[in-house]
Amino acid sequence: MVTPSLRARVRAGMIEEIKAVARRHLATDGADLSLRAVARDLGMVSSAIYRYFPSRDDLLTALILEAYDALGDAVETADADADVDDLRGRWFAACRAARTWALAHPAEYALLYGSPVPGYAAPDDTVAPAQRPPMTLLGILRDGVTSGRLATPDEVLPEPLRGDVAELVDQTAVALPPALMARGMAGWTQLFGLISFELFGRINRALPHRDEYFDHQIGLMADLLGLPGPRLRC
Amino acid sequence: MVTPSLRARVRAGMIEEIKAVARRHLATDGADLSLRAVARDLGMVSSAIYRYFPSRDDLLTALILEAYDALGDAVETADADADVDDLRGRWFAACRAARTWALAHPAEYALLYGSPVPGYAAPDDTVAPAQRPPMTLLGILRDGVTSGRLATPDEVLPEPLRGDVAELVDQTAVALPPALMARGMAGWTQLFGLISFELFGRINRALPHRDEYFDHQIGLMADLLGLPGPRLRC
DNA sequence: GAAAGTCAAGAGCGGTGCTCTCGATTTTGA
DNA sequence: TCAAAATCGAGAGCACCGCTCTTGACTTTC
Repeated sequence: MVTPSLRARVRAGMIEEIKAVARRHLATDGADLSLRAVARDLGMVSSAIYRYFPSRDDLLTALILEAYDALGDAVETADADADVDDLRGRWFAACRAARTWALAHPAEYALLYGSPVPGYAAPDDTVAPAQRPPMTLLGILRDGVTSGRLATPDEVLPEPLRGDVAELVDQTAVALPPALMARGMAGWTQLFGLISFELFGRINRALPHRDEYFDHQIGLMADLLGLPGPRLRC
Repeated sequence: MVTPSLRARVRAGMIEEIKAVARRHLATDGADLSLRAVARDLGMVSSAIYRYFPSRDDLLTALILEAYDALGDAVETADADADVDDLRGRWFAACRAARTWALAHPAEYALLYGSPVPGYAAPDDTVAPAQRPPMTLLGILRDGVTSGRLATPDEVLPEPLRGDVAELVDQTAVALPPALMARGMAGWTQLFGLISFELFGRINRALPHRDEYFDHQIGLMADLLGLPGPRLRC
Protein backbone atom coordinates (compact mmCIF):
# COMPACT_ATOMS: atom_id res chain seq x y z
CA MET A 1 0.00 0.00 0.00
CA VAL A 2 1.32 3.36 -0.96
CA THR A 3 1.10 5.97 1.74
CA PRO A 4 -0.14 9.18 0.19
CA SER A 5 2.23 12.09 0.25
CA LEU A 6 1.90 14.87 2.77
CA ARG A 7 0.51 17.17 0.12
CA ALA A 8 -2.10 14.58 -0.91
CA ARG A 9 -3.21 14.13 2.68
CA VAL A 10 -3.45 17.85 3.27
CA ARG A 11 -5.39 18.16 0.07
CA ALA A 12 -7.88 15.45 1.10
CA GLY A 13 -8.36 17.15 4.45
CA MET A 14 -8.88 20.48 2.74
CA ILE A 15 -11.58 19.02 0.50
CA GLU A 16 -13.39 17.63 3.52
CA GLU A 17 -13.06 20.94 5.33
CA ILE A 18 -14.51 22.86 2.41
CA LYS A 19 -17.43 20.46 2.19
CA ALA A 20 -18.06 20.73 5.92
CA VAL A 21 -18.14 24.52 5.85
CA ALA A 22 -20.28 24.48 2.71
CA ARG A 23 -22.70 22.09 4.40
CA ARG A 24 -22.92 24.45 7.35
CA HIS A 25 -23.63 27.39 5.08
CA LEU A 26 -26.24 25.34 3.30
CA ALA A 27 -28.00 24.65 6.58
CA THR A 28 -27.98 28.26 7.77
CA ASP A 29 -28.22 30.40 4.65
CA GLY A 30 -30.20 28.14 2.36
CA ALA A 31 -29.60 26.66 -1.03
CA ASP A 32 -27.82 29.59 -2.66
CA LEU A 33 -24.36 28.58 -1.61
CA SER A 34 -21.73 31.31 -1.90
CA LEU A 35 -18.23 30.20 -2.74
CA ARG A 36 -16.79 33.46 -1.49
CA ALA A 37 -18.53 33.09 1.86
CA VAL A 38 -17.18 29.57 2.26
CA ALA A 39 -13.72 30.81 1.40
CA ARG A 40 -14.02 33.65 3.91
CA ASP A 41 -14.96 31.19 6.65
CA LEU A 42 -11.88 29.18 5.82
CA GLY A 43 -9.61 32.22 5.82
CA MET A 44 -8.92 31.75 2.15
CA VAL A 45 -9.43 33.76 -0.97
CA SER A 46 -12.27 32.64 -3.21
CA SER A 47 -10.01 31.69 -6.07
CA ALA A 48 -8.22 29.19 -3.86
CA ILE A 49 -11.39 27.07 -3.67
CA TYR A 50 -11.00 26.39 -7.37
CA ARG A 51 -7.89 24.35 -6.63
CA TYR A 52 -10.20 21.79 -5.04
CA PHE A 53 -13.49 22.14 -6.88
CA PRO A 54 -13.52 23.22 -10.52
CA SER A 55 -16.78 25.13 -10.08
CA ARG A 56 -19.52 25.90 -7.62
CA ASP A 57 -21.72 23.27 -9.21
CA ASP A 58 -19.10 20.60 -8.62
CA LEU A 59 -19.04 21.49 -4.95
CA LEU A 60 -22.83 21.29 -4.93
CA THR A 61 -22.67 17.91 -6.64
CA ALA A 62 -20.30 16.62 -3.98
CA LEU A 63 -22.71 17.78 -1.28
CA ILE A 64 -25.64 16.22 -3.12
CA LEU A 65 -23.84 12.90 -3.39
CA GLU A 66 -23.06 12.91 0.32
CA ALA A 67 -26.65 13.83 1.13
CA TYR A 68 -28.04 11.03 -1.02
CA ASP A 69 -25.74 8.58 0.69
CA ALA A 70 -26.64 9.86 4.15
CA LEU A 71 -30.33 9.52 3.40
CA GLY A 72 -29.79 6.11 1.83
CA ASP A 73 -27.84 4.94 4.86
CA ALA A 74 -30.55 6.15 7.22
CA VAL A 75 -33.33 4.41 5.32
CA GLU A 76 -31.44 1.19 4.73
CA THR A 77 -30.24 0.77 8.29
CA ALA A 78 -33.72 1.53 9.60
CA ASP A 79 -35.06 -1.22 7.38
CA ALA A 80 -32.28 -3.60 8.33
CA ASP A 81 -32.73 -2.98 12.04
CA ALA A 82 -36.41 -3.91 11.91
CA ASP A 83 -37.71 -7.45 12.19
CA VAL A 84 -37.17 -8.86 8.72
CA ASP A 85 -40.51 -10.69 8.80
CA ASP A 86 -42.51 -7.64 9.96
CA LEU A 87 -43.14 -6.13 6.56
CA ARG A 88 -45.37 -3.38 7.88
CA GLY A 89 -42.87 -2.54 10.60
CA ARG A 90 -40.09 -2.33 8.04
CA TRP A 91 -42.17 -0.02 5.83
CA PHE A 92 -42.86 2.28 8.74
CA ALA A 93 -39.25 2.21 9.89
CA ALA A 94 -37.94 3.11 6.44
CA CYS A 95 -40.45 5.91 5.91
CA ARG A 96 -39.92 7.35 9.37
CA ALA A 97 -36.16 7.27 8.88
CA ALA A 98 -36.50 9.23 5.66
CA ARG A 99 -38.68 11.83 7.36
CA THR A 100 -36.40 12.07 10.39
CA TRP A 101 -33.37 12.62 8.20
CA ALA A 102 -35.20 15.22 6.15
CA LEU A 103 -36.34 17.14 9.23
CA ALA A 104 -32.79 17.10 10.56
CA HIS A 105 -31.30 18.22 7.24
CA PRO A 106 -33.93 20.40 5.57
CA ALA A 107 -31.55 22.30 3.30
CA GLU A 108 -29.94 19.13 2.04
CA TYR A 109 -33.34 17.55 1.49
CA ALA A 110 -34.36 20.61 -0.51
CA LEU A 111 -31.19 20.19 -2.54
CA LEU A 112 -32.15 16.60 -3.35
CA TYR A 113 -35.89 16.86 -3.84
CA GLY A 114 -36.66 20.53 -4.31
CA SER A 115 -37.05 22.28 -7.60
CA PRO A 116 -33.93 21.82 -9.67
CA VAL A 117 -31.43 24.68 -9.71
CA PRO A 118 -31.85 26.44 -13.08
CA GLY A 119 -28.39 26.14 -14.53
CA TYR A 120 -27.53 22.94 -12.73
CA ALA A 121 -27.78 19.46 -14.25
CA ALA A 122 -27.16 16.53 -11.94
CA PRO A 123 -24.44 14.24 -13.28
CA ASP A 124 -25.04 10.53 -13.73
CA ASP A 125 -23.15 9.72 -10.53
CA THR A 126 -26.16 10.85 -8.58
CA VAL A 127 -28.59 8.39 -10.16
CA ALA A 128 -27.56 5.31 -8.23
CA PRO A 129 -27.45 6.91 -4.73
CA ALA A 130 -30.73 8.66 -5.48
CA GLN A 131 -32.45 5.34 -6.02
CA ARG A 132 -31.44 3.83 -2.72
CA PRO A 133 -34.46 5.00 -0.68
CA PRO A 134 -37.11 3.90 -3.19
CA MET A 135 -35.18 0.68 -3.77
CA THR A 136 -35.33 -0.05 -0.07
CA LEU A 137 -39.10 0.35 -0.11
CA LEU A 138 -39.45 -1.89 -3.13
CA GLY A 139 -37.21 -4.44 -1.44
CA ILE A 140 -39.69 -4.70 1.40
CA LEU A 141 -42.42 -5.47 -1.11
CA ARG A 142 -40.23 -8.01 -2.87
CA ASP A 143 -39.60 -9.82 0.41
CA GLY A 144 -43.33 -9.92 0.94
CA VAL A 145 -43.92 -11.45 -2.47
CA THR A 146 -41.19 -14.07 -2.25
CA SER A 147 -42.29 -15.11 1.23
CA GLY A 148 -45.91 -15.27 0.13
CA ARG A 149 -47.08 -12.84 2.76
CA LEU A 150 -47.93 -10.09 0.31
CA ALA A 151 -50.76 -10.65 -2.14
CA THR A 152 -50.70 -9.30 -5.66
CA PRO A 153 -53.26 -6.53 -6.15
CA ASP A 154 -56.15 -7.61 -8.31
CA GLU A 155 -56.16 -4.63 -10.66
CA VAL A 156 -54.71 -5.13 -14.12
CA LEU A 157 -52.66 -2.39 -15.72
CA PRO A 158 -53.83 -1.28 -19.16
CA GLU A 159 -51.45 -2.37 -21.86
CA PRO A 160 -49.22 0.57 -22.72
CA LEU A 161 -48.63 1.13 -19.02
CA ARG A 162 -48.12 -2.53 -18.19
CA GLY A 163 -45.20 -2.74 -20.58
CA ASP A 164 -43.58 0.37 -19.11
CA VAL A 165 -43.87 -0.90 -15.57
CA ALA A 166 -42.63 -4.35 -16.59
CA GLU A 167 -39.57 -2.72 -18.11
CA LEU A 168 -39.06 -0.72 -14.94
CA VAL A 169 -39.24 -3.96 -12.96
CA ASP A 170 -36.50 -5.37 -15.17
CA GLN A 171 -34.31 -2.29 -14.80
CA THR A 172 -34.60 -2.16 -11.04
CA ALA A 173 -34.03 -5.90 -10.75
CA VAL A 174 -36.70 -6.06 -8.07
CA ALA A 175 -39.10 -8.72 -9.27
CA LEU A 176 -42.61 -7.49 -8.55
CA PRO A 177 -45.94 -7.93 -10.29
CA PRO A 178 -46.60 -4.75 -12.30
CA ALA A 179 -49.68 -3.83 -10.30
CA LEU A 180 -47.75 -4.09 -7.04
CA MET A 181 -44.84 -2.19 -8.54
CA ALA A 182 -47.22 0.64 -9.41
CA ARG A 183 -48.60 0.67 -5.88
CA GLY A 184 -45.10 0.69 -4.50
CA MET A 185 -44.27 3.74 -6.59
CA ALA A 186 -47.43 5.33 -5.23
CA GLY A 187 -46.12 4.71 -1.74
CA TRP A 188 -42.77 6.28 -2.57
CA THR A 189 -44.52 9.25 -4.17
CA GLN A 190 -46.68 9.68 -1.09
CA LEU A 191 -43.65 9.59 1.19
CA PHE A 192 -41.92 12.27 -0.86
CA GLY A 193 -45.08 14.38 -0.92
CA LEU A 194 -45.63 14.11 2.80
CA ILE A 195 -42.09 15.13 3.66
CA SER A 196 -42.04 17.94 1.13
CA PHE A 197 -45.33 19.40 2.29
CA GLU A 198 -44.18 19.32 5.89
CA LEU A 199 -40.75 20.74 5.15
CA PHE A 200 -41.64 23.40 2.61
CA GLY A 201 -44.31 24.81 4.85
CA ARG A 202 -47.25 24.06 2.65
CA ILE A 203 -48.68 21.84 5.34
CA ASN A 204 -51.22 23.50 7.51
CA ARG A 205 -49.99 25.02 10.69
CA ALA A 206 -53.16 23.58 12.21
CA LEU A 207 -51.55 20.15 12.49
CA PRO A 208 -49.42 20.31 15.60
CA HIS A 209 -49.15 16.52 15.93
CA ARG A 210 -47.11 15.97 12.82
CA ASP A 211 -45.65 12.65 13.88
CA GLU A 212 -49.10 11.16 14.26
CA TYR A 213 -50.26 12.67 10.99
CA PHE A 214 -47.28 11.24 9.16
CA ASP A 215 -47.77 7.81 10.68
CA HIS A 216 -51.43 7.81 9.76
CA GLN A 217 -50.80 8.73 6.14
CA ILE A 218 -48.03 6.17 5.88
CA GLY A 219 -50.43 3.64 7.37
CA LEU A 220 -52.96 4.44 4.66
CA MET A 221 -50.38 3.57 2.02
CA ALA A 222 -49.36 0.45 3.94
CA ASP A 223 -52.99 -0.61 3.80
CA LEU A 224 -53.13 0.15 0.09
CA LEU A 225 -50.06 -2.02 -0.40
CA GLY A 226 -51.64 -4.83 1.58
CA LEU A 227 -48.77 -4.99 4.04
CA PRO A 228 -49.72 -7.45 6.78
CA GLY A 229 -49.97 -6.16 10.30
CA PRO A 230 -52.35 -4.08 12.40
CA ARG A 231 -54.42 -2.22 9.84
CA LEU A 232 -55.79 1.25 10.42
CA ARG A 233 -59.41 0.15 10.35
CA CYS A 234 -60.30 -0.35 14.00
CA MET B 1 -67.07 56.07 -12.44
CA VAL B 2 -63.80 57.88 -12.40
CA THR B 3 -61.68 57.39 -15.47
CA PRO B 4 -58.10 56.91 -14.37
CA SER B 5 -55.62 59.47 -15.50
CA LEU B 6 -53.38 58.87 -18.46
CA ARG B 7 -50.44 58.34 -16.20
CA ALA B 8 -52.36 55.79 -14.13
CA ARG B 9 -53.34 53.87 -17.24
CA VAL B 10 -49.80 53.89 -18.59
CA ARG B 11 -48.59 52.76 -15.21
CA ALA B 12 -51.02 49.84 -15.08
CA GLY B 13 -50.00 48.81 -18.57
CA MET B 14 -46.37 49.04 -17.60
CA ILE B 15 -46.90 46.78 -14.60
CA GLU B 16 -48.58 44.20 -16.81
CA GLU B 17 -45.81 44.43 -19.36
CA ILE B 18 -43.13 43.91 -16.74
CA LYS B 19 -44.96 40.88 -15.41
CA ALA B 20 -45.36 39.47 -18.91
CA VAL B 21 -41.67 39.81 -19.69
CA ALA B 22 -40.74 38.43 -16.28
CA ARG B 23 -43.02 35.45 -16.84
CA ARG B 24 -41.33 34.83 -20.18
CA HIS B 25 -37.91 34.97 -18.57
CA LEU B 26 -39.12 32.61 -15.88
CA ALA B 27 -40.21 30.10 -18.50
CA THR B 28 -36.98 30.23 -20.47
CA ASP B 29 -34.22 30.92 -17.98
CA GLY B 30 -35.60 29.28 -14.87
CA ALA B 31 -36.42 30.43 -11.42
CA ASP B 32 -33.53 32.86 -10.89
CA LEU B 33 -35.27 35.88 -12.31
CA SER B 34 -32.97 38.77 -13.19
CA LEU B 35 -34.40 42.24 -12.80
CA ARG B 36 -31.74 43.68 -15.05
CA ALA B 37 -32.52 41.21 -17.81
CA VAL B 38 -36.21 42.08 -17.61
CA ALA B 39 -35.36 45.76 -17.76
CA ARG B 40 -33.11 45.19 -20.77
CA ASP B 41 -35.90 43.42 -22.60
CA LEU B 42 -38.12 46.40 -21.95
CA GLY B 43 -35.51 48.90 -23.09
CA MET B 44 -35.33 50.37 -19.63
CA VAL B 45 -32.69 50.77 -17.01
CA SER B 46 -32.87 48.40 -14.08
CA SER B 47 -33.55 51.12 -11.55
CA ALA B 48 -36.71 52.09 -13.44
CA ILE B 49 -38.28 48.76 -12.52
CA TYR B 50 -38.25 49.88 -8.90
CA ARG B 51 -40.84 52.52 -9.76
CA TYR B 52 -43.30 49.64 -10.23
CA PHE B 53 -42.07 46.90 -7.90
CA PRO B 54 -40.29 47.80 -4.68
CA SER B 55 -38.05 44.74 -4.93
CA ARG B 56 -37.39 41.63 -6.92
CA ASP B 57 -39.26 39.58 -4.34
CA ASP B 58 -42.36 41.71 -4.82
CA LEU B 59 -42.26 41.04 -8.54
CA LEU B 60 -41.88 37.35 -7.75
CA THR B 61 -44.82 37.53 -5.37
CA ALA B 62 -46.98 39.07 -8.08
CA LEU B 63 -46.03 36.26 -10.43
CA ILE B 64 -46.73 33.68 -7.73
CA LEU B 65 -50.16 35.13 -7.09
CA GLU B 66 -51.02 35.04 -10.77
CA ALA B 67 -49.73 31.49 -11.05
CA TYR B 68 -51.81 30.33 -8.09
CA ASP B 69 -54.87 31.89 -9.62
CA ALA B 70 -54.18 30.37 -13.03
CA LEU B 71 -53.80 26.93 -11.48
CA GLY B 72 -56.86 27.46 -9.32
CA ASP B 73 -58.90 28.51 -12.33
CA ALA B 74 -57.78 25.48 -14.32
CA VAL B 75 -58.66 23.05 -11.55
CA GLU B 76 -61.95 24.67 -10.63
CA THR B 77 -63.25 24.96 -14.17
CA ALA B 78 -62.25 21.37 -14.91
CA ASP B 79 -64.25 20.30 -11.87
CA ALA B 80 -67.18 22.53 -12.80
CA ASP B 81 -67.26 21.29 -16.38
CA ALA B 82 -67.57 17.68 -15.30
CA ASP B 83 -70.84 15.97 -14.50
CA VAL B 84 -71.60 17.12 -10.98
CA ASP B 85 -72.85 13.70 -9.97
CA ASP B 86 -69.84 11.82 -11.37
CA LEU B 87 -67.59 12.15 -8.36
CA ARG B 88 -64.85 9.98 -9.80
CA GLY B 89 -64.97 11.87 -13.07
CA ARG B 90 -64.68 15.16 -11.24
CA TRP B 91 -61.70 13.90 -9.24
CA PHE B 92 -59.94 12.82 -12.40
CA ALA B 93 -60.79 16.05 -14.21
CA ALA B 94 -59.44 18.21 -11.38
CA CYS B 95 -56.24 16.20 -11.02
CA ARG B 96 -55.62 16.07 -14.75
CA ALA B 97 -56.17 19.80 -15.01
CA ALA B 98 -53.56 20.43 -12.32
CA ARG B 99 -51.06 18.20 -14.11
CA THR B 100 -51.78 19.73 -17.49
CA TRP B 101 -51.29 23.22 -16.15
CA ALA B 102 -48.05 22.20 -14.42
CA LEU B 103 -46.64 20.59 -17.56
CA ALA B 104 -47.50 23.71 -19.53
CA HIS B 105 -45.97 26.03 -16.94
CA PRO B 106 -43.13 24.11 -15.31
CA ALA B 107 -41.21 27.14 -14.08
CA GLU B 108 -44.29 28.65 -12.47
CA TYR B 109 -45.18 25.31 -10.90
CA ALA B 110 -41.66 25.14 -9.49
CA LEU B 111 -42.17 28.62 -8.11
CA LEU B 112 -45.31 27.49 -6.31
CA TYR B 113 -44.39 24.01 -5.14
CA GLY B 114 -40.62 23.77 -5.37
CA SER B 115 -38.22 24.33 -2.56
CA PRO B 116 -38.73 27.78 -1.07
CA VAL B 117 -36.31 30.50 -2.15
CA PRO B 118 -33.91 31.03 0.78
CA GLY B 119 -34.45 34.69 1.54
CA TYR B 120 -38.02 34.76 0.35
CA ALA B 121 -41.06 34.48 2.59
CA ALA B 122 -44.45 34.19 0.93
CA PRO B 123 -46.81 36.92 2.17
CA ASP B 124 -50.22 36.10 3.56
CA ASP B 125 -51.93 37.12 0.32
CA THR B 126 -50.77 33.86 -1.20
CA VAL B 127 -52.46 31.62 1.35
CA ALA B 128 -55.99 31.83 -0.01
CA PRO B 129 -55.15 31.31 -3.70
CA ALA B 130 -52.80 28.50 -2.73
CA GLN B 131 -55.64 26.61 -1.12
CA ARG B 132 -57.92 26.66 -4.14
CA PRO B 133 -56.72 23.39 -5.72
CA PRO B 134 -56.89 21.28 -2.55
CA MET B 135 -60.18 22.95 -1.67
CA THR B 136 -61.59 21.87 -5.00
CA LEU B 137 -60.61 18.29 -4.30
CA LEU B 138 -62.13 18.40 -0.82
CA GLY B 139 -65.28 19.91 -2.32
CA ILE B 140 -65.72 16.81 -4.45
CA LEU B 141 -65.52 14.66 -1.34
CA ARG B 142 -67.98 16.91 0.47
CA ASP B 143 -70.48 16.59 -2.35
CA GLY B 144 -70.12 12.85 -2.11
CA VAL B 145 -70.81 12.88 1.61
CA THR B 146 -73.81 15.20 1.46
CA SER B 147 -75.37 13.21 -1.41
CA GLY B 148 -74.74 9.96 0.41
CA ARG B 149 -72.71 8.48 -2.41
CA LEU B 150 -69.41 8.53 -0.53
CA ALA B 151 -69.06 6.27 2.48
CA THR B 152 -67.05 7.29 5.52
CA PRO B 153 -63.87 5.22 5.87
CA ASP B 154 -64.04 2.80 8.74
CA GLU B 155 -60.69 3.64 10.31
CA VAL B 156 -60.70 5.79 13.42
CA LEU B 157 -58.05 8.43 13.91
CA PRO B 158 -56.11 8.21 17.17
CA GLU B 159 -56.98 11.00 19.53
CA PRO B 160 -54.33 13.70 19.21
CA LEU B 161 -54.60 13.48 15.45
CA ARG B 162 -58.39 13.39 15.38
CA GLY B 163 -58.57 16.75 17.11
CA ASP B 164 -56.12 18.31 14.70
CA VAL B 165 -58.00 17.07 11.68
CA ALA B 166 -61.33 18.13 13.16
CA GLU B 167 -59.94 21.62 13.65
CA LEU B 168 -58.72 21.60 10.08
CA VAL B 169 -62.22 20.62 8.96
CA ASP B 170 -63.56 23.62 10.84
CA GLN B 171 -61.01 26.01 9.35
CA THR B 172 -61.56 24.86 5.79
CA ALA B 173 -65.33 24.94 6.25
CA VAL B 174 -65.59 21.71 4.28
CA ALA B 175 -67.57 19.39 6.50
CA LEU B 176 -65.95 15.98 6.25
CA PRO B 177 -65.54 13.09 8.67
CA PRO B 178 -61.97 13.26 9.99
CA ALA B 179 -60.98 9.93 8.48
CA LEU B 180 -62.18 11.02 5.04
CA MET B 181 -60.47 14.38 5.47
CA ALA B 182 -57.21 12.59 6.13
CA ARG B 183 -57.68 10.44 3.04
CA GLY B 184 -58.46 13.53 1.00
CA MET B 185 -55.22 15.13 2.15
CA ALA B 186 -53.47 11.93 1.12
CA GLY B 187 -54.99 12.34 -2.33
CA TRP B 188 -53.80 15.94 -2.55
CA THR B 189 -50.34 14.93 -1.35
CA GLN B 190 -50.22 12.19 -3.95
CA LEU B 191 -51.23 14.58 -6.71
CA PHE B 192 -48.49 17.01 -5.74
CA GLY B 193 -45.97 14.19 -5.50
CA LEU B 194 -46.88 12.77 -8.89
CA ILE B 195 -46.59 16.09 -10.65
CA SER B 196 -43.38 17.02 -8.86
CA PHE B 197 -41.71 13.71 -9.65
CA GLU B 198 -42.70 13.98 -13.28
CA LEU B 199 -41.58 17.59 -13.52
CA PHE B 200 -38.45 17.60 -11.37
CA GLY B 201 -37.35 14.04 -11.04
CA ARG B 202 -35.81 11.42 -13.14
CA ILE B 203 -38.13 8.66 -12.03
CA ASN B 204 -40.07 8.63 -15.26
CA ARG B 205 -37.38 8.25 -17.87
CA ALA B 206 -38.39 4.62 -18.21
CA LEU B 207 -42.08 5.49 -18.28
CA PRO B 208 -42.88 6.83 -21.74
CA HIS B 209 -46.64 6.61 -21.27
CA ARG B 210 -46.88 9.25 -18.59
CA ASP B 211 -50.53 10.05 -19.11
CA GLU B 212 -51.51 6.46 -18.46
CA TYR B 213 -49.20 6.26 -15.44
CA PHE B 214 -50.67 9.41 -13.97
CA ASP B 215 -54.23 8.21 -14.54
CA HIS B 216 -53.49 4.88 -12.93
CA GLN B 217 -51.94 6.43 -9.84
CA ILE B 218 -54.80 8.89 -9.54
CA GLY B 219 -57.18 5.98 -9.91
CA LEU B 220 -55.47 4.23 -7.01
CA MET B 221 -56.17 7.23 -4.81
CA ALA B 222 -59.74 7.44 -6.12
CA ASP B 223 -60.18 3.84 -5.02
CA LEU B 224 -58.68 4.64 -1.63
CA LEU B 225 -61.16 7.49 -1.29
CA GLY B 226 -64.03 5.20 -2.22
CA LEU B 227 -65.11 7.41 -5.11
CA PRO B 228 -67.90 5.60 -6.96
CA GLY B 229 -67.32 4.66 -10.58
CA PRO B 230 -65.34 2.12 -12.58
CA ARG B 231 -62.72 0.89 -10.17
CA LEU B 232 -59.27 -0.17 -11.22
CA ARG B 233 -59.76 -3.78 -10.21
CA CYS B 234 -60.81 -5.49 -13.42
C1' DG C 1 19.87 19.98 -7.10
C1' DA C 2 17.14 21.20 -10.95
C1' DA C 3 12.64 20.41 -13.15
C1' DA C 4 7.89 19.73 -12.60
C1' DG C 5 3.87 20.13 -10.11
C1' DT C 6 0.89 22.43 -6.70
C1' DC C 7 -0.59 26.04 -3.91
C1' DA C 8 -2.68 30.74 -2.02
C1' DA C 9 -3.19 35.31 -3.21
C1' DG C 10 -4.48 39.20 -5.88
C1' DA C 11 -6.40 41.75 -9.75
C1' DG C 12 -9.93 41.91 -12.79
C1' DC C 13 -14.24 40.79 -15.79
C1' DG C 14 -19.08 40.77 -16.26
C1' DG C 15 -22.99 39.88 -13.77
C1' DT C 16 -26.53 40.69 -9.81
C1' DG C 17 -30.03 43.49 -6.43
C1' DC C 18 -30.53 47.82 -4.79
C1' DT C 19 -30.04 53.04 -3.47
C1' DC C 20 -29.58 57.68 -4.47
C1' DT C 21 -29.60 61.85 -7.16
C1' DC C 22 -30.95 64.59 -10.99
C1' DG C 23 -33.45 66.55 -14.58
C1' DA C 24 -37.94 66.08 -17.29
C1' DT C 25 -42.71 65.35 -17.45
C1' DT C 26 -47.42 65.04 -15.76
C1' DT C 27 -50.94 65.82 -12.42
C1' DT C 28 -53.04 68.60 -9.01
C1' DG C 29 -55.15 72.45 -6.74
C1' DA C 30 -55.46 77.28 -5.34
C1' DT D 1 -53.93 79.77 -15.23
C1' DC D 2 -49.87 78.62 -13.28
C1' DA D 3 -47.07 77.20 -9.69
C1' DA D 4 -46.45 73.32 -6.42
C1' DA D 5 -46.43 68.44 -5.96
C1' DA D 6 -46.01 63.97 -7.59
C1' DT D 7 -44.10 60.76 -10.72
C1' DC D 8 -41.02 59.19 -14.04
C1' DG D 9 -36.53 57.34 -16.60
C1' DA D 10 -31.70 57.58 -16.58
C1' DG D 11 -27.31 57.26 -14.60
C1' DA D 12 -23.73 56.58 -11.15
C1' DG D 13 -22.39 53.84 -7.57
C1' DC D 14 -22.20 50.19 -3.71
C1' DA D 15 -21.49 45.52 -2.25
C1' DC D 16 -21.84 41.13 -3.67
C1' DC D 17 -21.48 37.04 -6.84
C1' DG D 18 -18.91 33.08 -10.00
C1' DC D 19 -15.01 32.67 -12.43
C1' DT D 20 -10.29 33.43 -14.95
C1' DC D 21 -5.63 34.58 -15.15
C1' DT D 22 -1.11 35.71 -13.44
C1' DT D 23 2.42 35.74 -9.96
C1' DG D 24 5.47 34.15 -6.60
C1' DA D 25 6.34 30.65 -3.09
C1' DC D 26 6.33 26.00 -1.85
C1' DT D 27 6.60 20.76 -2.34
C1' DT D 28 7.38 16.64 -4.79
C1' DT D 29 9.84 14.07 -8.17
C1' DC D 30 13.53 12.54 -10.92
